[in-house]
Amino acid sequence: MSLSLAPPEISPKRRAILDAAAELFMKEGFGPVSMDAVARGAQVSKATLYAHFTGKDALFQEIIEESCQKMQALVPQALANHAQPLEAALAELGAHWLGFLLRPRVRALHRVVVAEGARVPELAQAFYTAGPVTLRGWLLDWLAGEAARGRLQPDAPLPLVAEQFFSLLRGDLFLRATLGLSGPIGEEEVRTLAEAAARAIARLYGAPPA
Amino acid sequence: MSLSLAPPEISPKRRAILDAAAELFMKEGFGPVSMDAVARGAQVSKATLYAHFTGKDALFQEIIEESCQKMQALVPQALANHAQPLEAALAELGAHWLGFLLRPRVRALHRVVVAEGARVPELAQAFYTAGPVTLRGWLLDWLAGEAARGRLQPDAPLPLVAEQFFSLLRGDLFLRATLGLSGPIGEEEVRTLAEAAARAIARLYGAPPA
DNA sequence: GTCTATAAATTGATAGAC
DNA sequence: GTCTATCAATTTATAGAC
Repeated sequence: MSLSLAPPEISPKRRAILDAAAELFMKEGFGPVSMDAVARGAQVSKATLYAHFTGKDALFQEIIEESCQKMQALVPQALANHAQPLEAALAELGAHWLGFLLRPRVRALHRVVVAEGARVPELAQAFYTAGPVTLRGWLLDWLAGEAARGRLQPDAPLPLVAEQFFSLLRGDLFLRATLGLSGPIGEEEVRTLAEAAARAIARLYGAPPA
Repeated sequence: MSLSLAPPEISPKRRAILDAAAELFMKEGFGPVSMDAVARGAQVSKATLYAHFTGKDALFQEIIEESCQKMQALVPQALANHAQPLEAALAELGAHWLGFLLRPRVRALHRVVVAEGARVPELAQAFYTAGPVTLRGWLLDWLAGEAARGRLQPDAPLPLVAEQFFSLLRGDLFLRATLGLSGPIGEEEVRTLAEAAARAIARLYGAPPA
């Protein structure tokens, strides 16, 4: 009697289809990928493909939803290090999250959702909720804790502070990465950007040094 | 003997094709648009279409490049209002630019470039140069003027200041709009966001009130 | 350059046997 | 569920006449 949250009983063929399709969609986008290619990649016949999914759209939607779930699971929730000063803690947290956001897989997911979001709005909504909304929620909780502890004395609403931190964190690098213009991203580049964002937030809203 | 910079002598049919294709690509993305649909929209035969463009990709590329040029022309360069205090000037400038960035056409252009950028890198590069790089360059010049005038005393490199202002300006709204999740965007929403960004930059790097 | 008509390939999707 | 074989529609692209 397992209470496991892992999705139970998923057929191997279905799993192979989902994996192969995910790889193709992330790599080439939605349009250029044919059902033939998916079947070939999953080493499955097209009939089997259509036995599991009603069509290309349904397959795509399940891929995105599954990826969103994985995305949420990938970001460790508990990163609060209250031993550090506010700025250092923000910088560490920010570097970790930014590093995640810049992963090629996450950028690829973002790209295909942006591309097909206009056609399938509920898909864009699912991505936005699983991604930015969730992250901002966690940050908001953490900031509220810092404020309660007196290390943050914002004269602006906490949601605005959280949004500004994320905006600063993304910076220009996020834009470039989404466009596919950034090569491999160095860890120090990420850390530098996160530190700049943390410094700005700390100076804007941090408690004055006693 | 005109020295006009306007592109000279473009055939009416070619113009019609470019306009019809631009509208279709912005509305539906690259993949779903067929050459048949373009020909129909431009009220031109497919043979004519292929007489002007070697294929769908070439047509698309010319559309994007032309749109990038229009984009640059659309943003007035001279907005510097030195009569206002730094924060007010930044807010006004920011509201104007953000309003431009959030235009449905500009978001649509961004979307298709993101979608096809991985397939055609020079396209993403052209967009990035015509858009973010150009805007940041203008802001940098303006900030340098403010610094020379003593109204800005940044303890960070000016390029970082410019990047942070743009990041704050985009905020979450830009992300939502790119995903197609924002409905019609109110002018006051834009102004509020721009004011918050301007306030942050002014407090971080502005000269202390004498 | 421009058209009508069509070629040639690929697509998403299914029928029927096992 | 799974396969082989195939359909019907659509796609990009071109021949040939004007």
